[in-house]
Amino acid sequence: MARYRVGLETRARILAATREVLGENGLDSTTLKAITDRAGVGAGSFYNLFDSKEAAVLEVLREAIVAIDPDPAGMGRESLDDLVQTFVEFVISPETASLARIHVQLASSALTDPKIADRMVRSHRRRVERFAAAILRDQGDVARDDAERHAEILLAALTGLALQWIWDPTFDYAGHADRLPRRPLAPVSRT
Amino acid sequence: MARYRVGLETRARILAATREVLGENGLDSTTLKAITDRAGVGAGSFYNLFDSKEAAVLEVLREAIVAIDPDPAGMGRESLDDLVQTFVEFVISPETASLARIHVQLASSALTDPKIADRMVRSHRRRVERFAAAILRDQGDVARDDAERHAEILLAALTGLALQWIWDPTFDYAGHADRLPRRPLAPVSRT
DNA sequence: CCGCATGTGGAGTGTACATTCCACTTTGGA
DNA sequence: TCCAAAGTGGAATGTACACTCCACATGCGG
Repeated sequence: MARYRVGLETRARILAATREVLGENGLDSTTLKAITDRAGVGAGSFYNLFDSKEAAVLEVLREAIVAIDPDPAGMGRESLDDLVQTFVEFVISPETASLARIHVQLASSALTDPKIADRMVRSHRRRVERFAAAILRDQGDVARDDAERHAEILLAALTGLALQWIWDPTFDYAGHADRLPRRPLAPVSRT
Repeated sequence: MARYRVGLETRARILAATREVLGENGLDSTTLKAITDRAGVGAGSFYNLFDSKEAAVLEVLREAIVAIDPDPAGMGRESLDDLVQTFVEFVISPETASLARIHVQLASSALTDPKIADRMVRSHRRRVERFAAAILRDQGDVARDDAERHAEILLAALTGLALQWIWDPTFDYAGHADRLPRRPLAPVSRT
Protein backbone atom coordinates (compact mmCIF):
# COMPACT_ATOMS: atom_id res chain seq x y z
CA MET A 1 0.00 0.00 0.00
CA ALA A 2 0.86 3.64 0.13
CA ARG A 3 4.40 3.99 1.31
CA TYR A 4 6.21 6.64 -0.65
CA ARG A 5 5.52 10.27 0.12
CA VAL A 6 3.72 10.88 -3.19
CA GLY A 7 1.44 7.97 -2.50
CA LEU A 8 0.35 9.35 0.84
CA GLU A 9 -0.25 12.75 -0.71
CA THR A 10 -2.37 11.23 -3.44
CA ARG A 11 -4.32 9.31 -0.83
CA ALA A 12 -5.07 12.53 1.03
CA ARG A 13 -6.07 14.24 -2.22
CA ILE A 14 -8.46 11.40 -3.04
CA LEU A 15 -10.07 11.55 0.41
CA ALA A 16 -10.53 15.30 0.14
CA ALA A 17 -12.11 14.89 -3.28
CA THR A 18 -14.40 12.16 -1.99
CA ARG A 19 -15.49 14.37 0.89
CA GLU A 20 -16.26 17.26 -1.43
CA VAL A 21 -18.16 15.24 -4.00
CA LEU A 22 -20.08 13.42 -1.30
CA GLY A 23 -21.13 16.67 0.35
CA GLU A 24 -22.03 18.42 -2.89
CA ASN A 25 -23.73 15.72 -4.87
CA GLY A 26 -24.82 12.96 -2.56
CA LEU A 27 -23.92 9.32 -2.36
CA ASP A 28 -25.49 8.43 -5.70
CA SER A 29 -23.46 10.74 -7.86
CA THR A 30 -20.26 10.06 -6.00
CA THR A 31 -18.90 8.02 -8.88
CA LEU A 32 -15.34 6.90 -9.25
CA LYS A 33 -14.93 9.28 -12.15
CA ALA A 34 -16.23 12.19 -10.09
CA ILE A 35 -13.71 11.40 -7.37
CA THR A 36 -10.70 10.77 -9.59
CA ASP A 37 -11.43 13.79 -11.80
CA ARG A 38 -11.65 16.09 -8.81
CA ALA A 39 -8.53 14.56 -7.27
CA GLY A 40 -6.71 14.72 -10.60
CA VAL A 41 -5.67 11.07 -10.67
CA GLY A 42 -6.32 8.07 -12.88
CA ALA A 43 -8.36 5.07 -11.91
CA GLY A 44 -5.19 3.00 -11.63
CA SER A 45 -3.80 5.29 -8.96
CA PHE A 46 -7.03 5.13 -7.03
CA TYR A 47 -7.03 1.36 -6.92
CA ASN A 48 -3.38 1.34 -6.03
CA LEU A 49 -4.36 3.10 -2.81
CA PHE A 50 -7.88 1.88 -2.02
CA ASP A 51 -9.45 -1.54 -2.29
CA SER A 52 -12.71 -0.15 -3.64
CA LYS A 53 -14.75 3.00 -3.98
CA GLU A 54 -16.66 1.96 -0.90
CA ALA A 55 -13.46 1.91 1.15
CA ALA A 56 -12.77 5.56 0.39
CA VAL A 57 -16.37 6.53 1.11
CA LEU A 58 -16.40 4.71 4.44
CA GLU A 59 -13.16 6.41 5.39
CA VAL A 60 -14.82 9.79 4.80
CA LEU A 61 -17.90 8.74 6.74
CA ARG A 62 -15.70 7.81 9.67
CA GLU A 63 -14.24 11.32 9.54
CA ALA A 64 -17.70 12.87 9.40
CA ILE A 65 -18.93 10.95 12.40
CA VAL A 66 -15.90 11.86 14.46
CA ALA A 67 -15.90 15.49 13.37
CA ILE A 68 -19.23 16.30 14.97
CA ASP A 69 -17.91 15.30 18.41
CA PRO A 70 -14.70 17.25 18.57
CA ASP A 71 -12.23 17.70 21.35
CA PRO A 72 -12.70 14.44 23.21
CA ALA A 73 -9.99 15.74 25.53
CA GLY A 74 -12.30 18.46 26.82
CA MET A 75 -14.95 15.88 27.65
CA GLY A 76 -16.16 16.11 31.17
CA ARG A 77 -15.78 19.84 31.40
CA GLU A 78 -18.00 21.47 28.77
CA SER A 79 -21.33 23.03 29.63
CA LEU A 80 -24.50 22.11 27.79
CA ASP A 81 -24.37 25.49 26.06
CA ASP A 82 -20.90 24.66 24.78
CA LEU A 83 -22.13 21.40 23.32
CA VAL A 84 -25.13 22.99 21.66
CA GLN A 85 -22.97 25.79 20.31
CA THR A 86 -20.47 23.30 18.90
CA PHE A 87 -23.22 21.33 17.22
CA VAL A 88 -24.70 24.45 15.66
CA GLU A 89 -21.33 25.60 14.42
CA PHE A 90 -20.60 22.22 12.91
CA VAL A 91 -23.78 22.47 10.86
CA ILE A 92 -23.43 26.13 9.91
CA SER A 93 -19.73 26.62 9.35
CA PRO A 94 -18.64 26.49 5.72
CA GLU A 95 -15.60 24.40 6.58
CA THR A 96 -17.67 21.54 7.93
CA ALA A 97 -20.72 22.12 5.75
CA SER A 98 -19.94 19.22 3.46
CA LEU A 99 -19.50 16.92 6.45
CA ALA A 100 -22.87 18.03 7.76
CA ARG A 101 -24.47 17.25 4.42
CA ILE A 102 -22.76 13.89 4.46
CA HIS A 103 -24.51 13.19 7.74
CA VAL A 104 -27.82 13.59 6.00
CA GLN A 105 -26.73 11.18 3.29
CA LEU A 106 -25.71 8.83 6.06
CA ALA A 107 -29.07 9.14 7.72
CA SER A 108 -30.79 7.58 4.75
CA SER A 109 -28.05 5.11 3.91
CA ALA A 110 -28.36 3.82 7.46
CA LEU A 111 -31.86 2.65 6.59
CA THR A 112 -30.53 -0.05 4.33
CA ASP A 113 -26.89 -0.50 5.26
CA PRO A 114 -26.52 -2.14 8.69
CA LYS A 115 -22.81 -1.31 8.78
CA ILE A 116 -23.60 2.40 8.58
CA ALA A 117 -26.61 2.14 10.87
CA ASP A 118 -24.51 0.56 13.57
CA ARG A 119 -21.99 3.36 13.41
CA MET A 120 -24.68 6.00 13.52
CA VAL A 121 -26.48 4.52 16.50
CA ARG A 122 -23.25 3.96 18.38
CA SER A 123 -22.02 7.50 17.91
CA HIS A 124 -25.44 8.87 18.74
CA ARG A 125 -25.44 7.01 22.05
CA ARG A 126 -22.08 8.49 22.87
CA ARG A 127 -23.36 11.98 22.07
CA VAL A 128 -26.44 11.51 24.24
CA GLU A 129 -24.20 10.43 27.12
CA ARG A 130 -22.09 13.51 26.66
CA PHE A 131 -25.08 15.84 26.59
CA ALA A 132 -26.67 14.12 29.57
CA ALA A 133 -23.44 14.39 31.55
CA ALA A 134 -23.30 18.12 30.83
CA ILE A 135 -26.90 18.54 31.98
CA LEU A 136 -26.15 16.74 35.23
CA ARG A 137 -23.06 18.85 35.73
CA ASP A 138 -24.90 22.12 35.01
CA GLN A 139 -27.96 21.32 37.07
CA GLY A 140 -27.57 19.37 40.27
CA ASP A 141 -31.25 18.80 40.88
CA VAL A 142 -31.93 16.67 37.81
CA ALA A 143 -32.35 12.90 37.88
CA ARG A 144 -30.09 10.89 35.62
CA ASP A 145 -33.02 9.45 33.66
CA ASP A 146 -34.51 12.86 33.05
CA ALA A 147 -31.15 14.20 31.94
CA GLU A 148 -30.78 11.44 29.40
CA ARG A 149 -34.28 11.81 28.08
CA HIS A 150 -33.79 15.52 27.73
CA ALA A 151 -30.45 15.01 25.99
CA GLU A 152 -32.21 12.76 23.50
CA ILE A 153 -34.86 15.39 22.84
CA LEU A 154 -32.32 18.18 22.52
CA LEU A 155 -30.28 16.24 19.99
CA ALA A 156 -33.38 15.26 18.07
CA ALA A 157 -34.40 18.91 17.83
CA LEU A 158 -30.90 19.98 16.81
CA THR A 159 -30.96 17.32 14.11
CA GLY A 160 -34.42 18.21 12.84
CA LEU A 161 -33.60 21.90 12.75
CA ALA A 162 -30.36 21.14 10.94
CA LEU A 163 -32.34 19.38 8.24
CA GLN A 164 -34.47 22.48 7.79
CA TRP A 165 -31.40 24.62 7.52
CA ILE A 166 -29.78 22.36 4.98
CA TRP A 167 -32.87 22.38 2.79
CA ASP A 168 -33.55 26.06 3.22
CA PRO A 169 -30.46 28.19 3.83
CA THR A 170 -32.59 31.16 4.83
CA PHE A 171 -33.79 29.23 7.88
CA ASP A 172 -32.56 30.72 11.15
CA TYR A 173 -30.88 27.64 12.56
CA ALA A 174 -28.87 29.33 15.30
CA GLY A 175 -31.86 31.37 16.46
CA HIS A 176 -34.06 28.32 16.83
CA ALA A 177 -31.32 26.25 18.45
CA ASP A 178 -30.85 29.04 20.94
CA ARG A 179 -34.41 28.72 22.18
CA LEU A 180 -34.20 25.01 22.88
CA PRO A 181 -34.89 24.36 26.56
CA ARG A 182 -31.73 23.63 28.51
CA ARG A 183 -33.52 21.93 31.35
CA PRO A 184 -35.70 18.85 31.38
CA LEU A 185 -39.32 19.81 31.68
CA ALA A 186 -41.86 18.37 33.98
CA PRO A 187 -44.49 16.58 31.90
CA VAL A 188 -46.72 19.42 30.82
CA SER A 189 -50.23 19.53 32.15
CA ARG A 190 -52.74 19.13 29.37
CA THR A 191 -56.48 19.41 29.12
CA MET B 1 -52.80 6.13 -21.47
CA ALA B 2 -54.47 3.77 -19.06
CA ARG B 3 -58.08 3.52 -19.97
CA TYR B 4 -59.32 -0.02 -19.71
CA ARG B 5 -60.05 -1.44 -16.30
CA VAL B 6 -57.09 -3.87 -16.37
CA GLY B 7 -54.75 -0.98 -17.14
CA LEU B 8 -55.89 0.98 -14.12
CA GLU B 9 -55.50 -2.08 -11.93
CA THR B 10 -51.97 -2.65 -13.20
CA ARG B 11 -51.18 0.97 -12.54
CA ALA B 12 -52.30 0.61 -8.94
CA ARG B 13 -50.29 -2.59 -8.56
CA ILE B 14 -47.18 -0.86 -9.86
CA LEU B 15 -47.60 2.06 -7.47
CA ALA B 16 -48.04 -0.29 -4.53
CA ALA B 17 -44.92 -2.21 -5.55
CA THR B 18 -42.97 1.02 -5.91
CA ARG B 19 -44.06 2.15 -2.45
CA GLU B 20 -43.00 -1.15 -0.90
CA VAL B 21 -39.65 -1.36 -2.60
CA LEU B 22 -38.92 2.27 -1.85
CA GLY B 23 -39.69 1.82 1.83
CA GLU B 24 -37.78 -1.42 2.19
CA ASN B 25 -34.70 -0.84 0.13
CA GLY B 26 -34.22 2.84 -0.42
CA LEU B 27 -34.14 4.96 -3.52
CA ASP B 28 -30.96 3.41 -4.88
CA SER B 29 -32.16 -0.14 -5.06
CA THR B 30 -35.57 0.83 -6.35
CA THR B 31 -34.73 -0.43 -9.82
CA LEU B 32 -37.21 -0.95 -12.57
CA LYS B 33 -36.73 -4.69 -12.26
CA ALA B 34 -37.42 -4.57 -8.52
CA ILE B 35 -40.66 -2.72 -9.17
CA THR B 36 -41.89 -4.79 -12.08
CA ASP B 37 -40.95 -8.09 -10.44
CA ARG B 38 -42.85 -7.19 -7.30
CA ALA B 39 -45.81 -5.94 -9.31
CA GLY B 40 -45.70 -9.00 -11.54
CA VAL B 41 -45.59 -7.09 -14.82
CA GLY B 42 -43.19 -6.75 -17.70
CA ALA B 43 -41.21 -3.65 -18.56
CA GLY B 44 -43.45 -3.02 -21.54
CA SER B 45 -46.53 -2.79 -19.35
CA PHE B 46 -44.76 -0.42 -17.02
CA TYR B 47 -43.85 1.97 -19.80
CA ASN B 48 -47.30 1.70 -21.24
CA LEU B 49 -48.57 3.29 -18.02
CA PHE B 50 -45.72 5.53 -16.85
CA ASP B 51 -43.41 7.84 -18.75
CA SER B 52 -40.40 6.85 -16.70
CA LYS B 53 -39.33 5.20 -13.48
CA GLU B 54 -39.02 8.66 -11.97
CA ALA B 55 -42.69 9.36 -12.71
CA ALA B 56 -43.81 6.38 -10.62
CA VAL B 57 -41.42 7.29 -7.82
CA LEU B 58 -42.60 10.90 -7.74
CA GLU B 59 -46.19 9.72 -7.64
CA VAL B 60 -45.39 7.68 -4.53
CA LEU B 61 -43.54 10.59 -2.96
CA ARG B 62 -46.57 12.77 -3.49
CA GLU B 63 -48.61 10.18 -1.60
CA ALA B 64 -46.08 10.07 1.21
CA ILE B 65 -46.02 13.82 1.63
CA VAL B 66 -49.79 14.03 1.71
CA ALA B 67 -50.19 11.03 4.02
CA ILE B 68 -48.40 12.68 6.91
CA ASP B 69 -50.89 15.56 6.96
CA PRO B 70 -54.16 13.70 6.92
CA ASP B 71 -57.69 14.93 7.24
CA PRO B 72 -57.34 18.39 5.77
CA ALA B 73 -61.07 18.71 6.44
CA GLY B 74 -60.47 18.69 10.17
CA MET B 75 -58.02 21.53 9.83
CA GLY B 76 -58.80 24.41 12.11
CA ARG B 77 -60.18 22.26 14.87
CA GLU B 78 -57.49 19.87 16.07
CA SER B 79 -55.54 20.47 19.24
CA LEU B 80 -51.75 20.45 19.32
CA ASP B 81 -51.90 17.10 21.10
CA ASP B 82 -53.94 15.68 18.22
CA LEU B 83 -51.37 16.82 15.73
CA VAL B 84 -48.46 15.40 17.69
CA GLN B 85 -50.34 12.14 18.19
CA THR B 86 -51.08 11.88 14.48
CA PHE B 87 -47.46 12.49 13.61
CA VAL B 88 -46.27 9.84 16.05
CA GLU B 89 -48.78 7.33 14.76
CA PHE B 90 -47.78 7.97 11.18
CA VAL B 91 -44.20 7.11 12.06
CA ILE B 92 -44.96 4.13 14.28
CA SER B 93 -47.90 2.44 12.61
CA PRO B 94 -47.00 -0.56 10.44
CA GLU B 95 -49.41 0.55 7.73
CA THR B 96 -47.58 3.79 7.12
CA ALA B 97 -44.14 2.59 8.11
CA SER B 98 -42.90 2.37 4.55
CA LEU B 99 -44.15 5.88 3.85
CA ALA B 100 -42.28 7.12 6.91
CA ARG B 101 -39.12 5.46 5.68
CA ILE B 102 -39.68 7.02 2.31
CA HIS B 103 -39.66 10.40 4.03
CA VAL B 104 -36.15 9.72 5.21
CA GLN B 105 -35.10 8.78 1.71
CA LEU B 106 -36.68 12.02 0.59
CA ALA B 107 -34.78 13.98 3.17
CA SER B 108 -31.49 13.10 1.59
CA SER B 109 -32.70 13.21 -2.00
CA ALA B 110 -33.84 16.76 -1.33
CA LEU B 111 -30.21 17.70 -0.90
CA THR B 112 -29.50 17.23 -4.56
CA ASP B 113 -32.86 17.26 -6.28
CA PRO B 114 -34.43 20.73 -6.27
CA LYS B 115 -37.77 19.34 -7.40
CA ILE B 116 -37.99 17.20 -4.28
CA ALA B 117 -36.52 19.89 -2.03
CA ASP B 118 -39.18 22.33 -3.14
CA ARG B 119 -41.94 19.89 -2.28
CA MET B 120 -40.44 19.13 1.10
CA VAL B 121 -40.00 22.75 2.10
CA ARG B 122 -43.46 23.68 0.88
CA SER B 123 -45.19 20.89 2.80
CA HIS B 124 -43.10 21.60 5.86
CA ARG B 125 -44.22 25.22 5.84
CA ARG B 126 -47.82 24.10 5.66
CA ARG B 127 -47.27 21.77 8.61
CA VAL B 128 -45.64 24.51 10.67
CA GLU B 129 -48.62 26.75 9.98
CA ARG B 130 -50.97 24.03 11.10
CA PHE B 131 -49.06 23.37 14.32
CA ALA B 132 -48.75 27.09 15.05
CA ALA B 133 -52.46 27.60 14.51
CA ALA B 134 -53.21 24.81 16.98
CA ILE B 135 -50.87 26.39 19.54
CA LEU B 136 -52.61 29.73 19.17
CA ARG B 137 -55.99 28.05 19.49
CA ASP B 138 -54.95 26.07 22.57
CA GLN B 139 -53.21 28.92 24.32
CA GLY B 140 -54.58 32.40 24.00
CA ASP B 141 -51.66 34.17 25.61
CA VAL B 142 -49.05 33.28 23.03
CA ALA B 143 -47.73 35.67 20.39
CA ARG B 144 -47.98 34.51 16.78
CA ASP B 145 -44.20 34.66 16.30
CA ASP B 146 -43.57 32.56 19.37
CA ALA B 147 -46.16 30.03 18.30
CA GLU B 148 -44.52 29.64 14.92
CA ARG B 149 -41.06 29.31 16.36
CA HIS B 150 -42.27 26.72 18.79
CA ALA B 151 -44.08 24.82 16.05
CA GLU B 152 -40.81 24.72 14.14
CA ILE B 153 -38.97 23.35 17.16
CA LEU B 154 -41.66 20.78 17.91
CA LEU B 155 -41.62 19.48 14.36
CA ALA B 156 -37.83 19.39 14.33
CA ALA B 157 -37.81 17.33 17.50
CA LEU B 158 -40.51 14.99 16.17
CA THR B 159 -38.43 14.53 13.03
CA GLY B 160 -35.18 13.93 14.86
CA LEU B 161 -36.79 11.46 17.24
CA ALA B 162 -38.40 9.68 14.31
CA LEU B 163 -34.97 9.20 12.78
CA GLN B 164 -33.78 7.56 15.99
CA TRP B 165 -36.77 5.30 16.02
CA ILE B 166 -36.30 4.25 12.42
CA TRP B 167 -32.65 3.39 13.03
CA ASP B 168 -33.26 1.73 16.33
CA PRO B 169 -36.69 0.12 16.71
CA THR B 170 -36.18 -0.30 20.45
CA PHE B 171 -36.17 3.47 20.85
CA ASP B 172 -39.18 4.76 22.77
CA TYR B 173 -40.48 7.22 20.20
CA ALA B 174 -43.92 7.78 21.66
CA GLY B 175 -42.53 8.25 25.16
CA HIS B 176 -40.09 10.90 24.07
CA ALA B 177 -42.60 12.64 21.85
CA ASP B 178 -44.95 12.79 24.80
CA ARG B 179 -42.51 14.86 26.81
CA LEU B 180 -42.05 17.52 24.18
CA PRO B 181 -43.11 20.89 25.57
CA ARG B 182 -46.50 21.98 24.28
CA ARG B 183 -45.97 25.65 25.10
CA PRO B 184 -43.36 28.04 23.80
CA LEU B 185 -40.76 28.66 26.45
CA ALA B 186 -39.40 31.94 27.59
CA PRO B 187 -35.73 32.10 26.61
CA VAL B 188 -34.09 30.18 29.41
CA SER B 189 -31.86 32.02 31.78
CA ARG B 190 -28.30 30.77 31.51
CA THR B 191 -25.13 31.41 33.41
C1' DC C 1 -68.69 -10.91 -32.86
C1' DC C 2 -65.89 -7.41 -35.48
C1' DG C 3 -62.20 -4.18 -35.18
C1' DC C 4 -59.46 -0.84 -33.12
C1' DA C 5 -57.56 0.86 -28.82
C1' DT C 6 -55.29 -0.67 -25.11
C1' DG C 7 -52.46 -3.91 -22.51
C1' DT C 8 -48.50 -7.28 -22.11
C1' DG C 9 -43.96 -9.77 -21.70
C1' DG C 10 -39.52 -9.97 -22.74
C1' DA C 11 -35.70 -9.65 -25.94
C1' DG C 12 -32.80 -6.00 -27.53
C1' DT C 13 -30.25 -1.39 -27.15
C1' DG C 14 -27.40 2.12 -25.47
C1' DT C 15 -25.14 4.02 -21.55
C1' DA C 16 -22.83 4.58 -17.19
C1' DC C 17 -20.52 2.49 -13.97
C1' DA C 18 -16.72 -0.07 -10.89
C1' DT C 19 -12.94 -2.59 -11.41
C1' DT C 20 -8.79 -4.79 -13.81
C1' DC C 21 -4.70 -4.70 -16.48
C1' DC C 22 -0.47 -3.17 -17.96
C1' DA C 23 3.25 -0.47 -20.03
C1' DC C 24 5.46 3.11 -18.25
C1' DT C 25 7.53 6.53 -14.68
C1' DT C 26 9.04 7.94 -10.15
C1' DT C 27 10.88 7.27 -5.57
C1' DG C 28 14.28 6.60 -2.19
C1' DG C 29 17.29 3.27 0.47
C1' DA C 30 21.75 1.01 0.05
C1' DT D 1 24.12 5.32 -9.16
C1' DC D 2 21.23 1.35 -9.26
C1' DC D 3 17.02 -0.99 -8.96
C1' DA D 4 13.04 -3.01 -6.73
C1' DA D 5 9.04 -1.32 -4.83
C1' DA D 6 5.61 1.97 -5.38
C1' DG D 7 2.94 5.03 -8.17
C1' DT D 8 0.48 6.41 -12.57
C1' DG D 9 -2.93 7.10 -16.53
C1' DG D 10 -6.05 5.33 -19.28
C1' DA D 11 -7.74 1.69 -22.36
C1' DA D 12 -10.33 -2.57 -21.86
C1' DT D 13 -13.78 -5.48 -19.52
C1' DG D 14 -17.90 -7.03 -17.51
C1' DT D 15 -22.18 -5.80 -15.38
C1' DA D 16 -26.42 -3.45 -14.19
C1' DC D 17 -29.37 -0.40 -15.41
C1' DA D 18 -33.41 2.49 -17.79
C1' DC D 19 -35.73 2.45 -21.59
C1' DT D 20 -37.44 0.90 -26.59
C1' DC D 21 -39.52 -2.20 -29.74
C1' DC D 22 -42.67 -5.30 -31.28
C1' DA D 23 -45.42 -9.47 -31.96
C1' DC D 24 -49.14 -10.94 -29.76
C1' DA D 25 -53.26 -10.93 -26.28
C1' DT D 26 -57.17 -8.79 -24.25
C1' DG D 27 -61.03 -5.35 -23.56
C1' DC D 28 -65.03 -3.32 -25.12
C1' DG D 29 -68.22 -0.10 -27.89
C1' DG D 30 -70.93 -0.80 -31.74
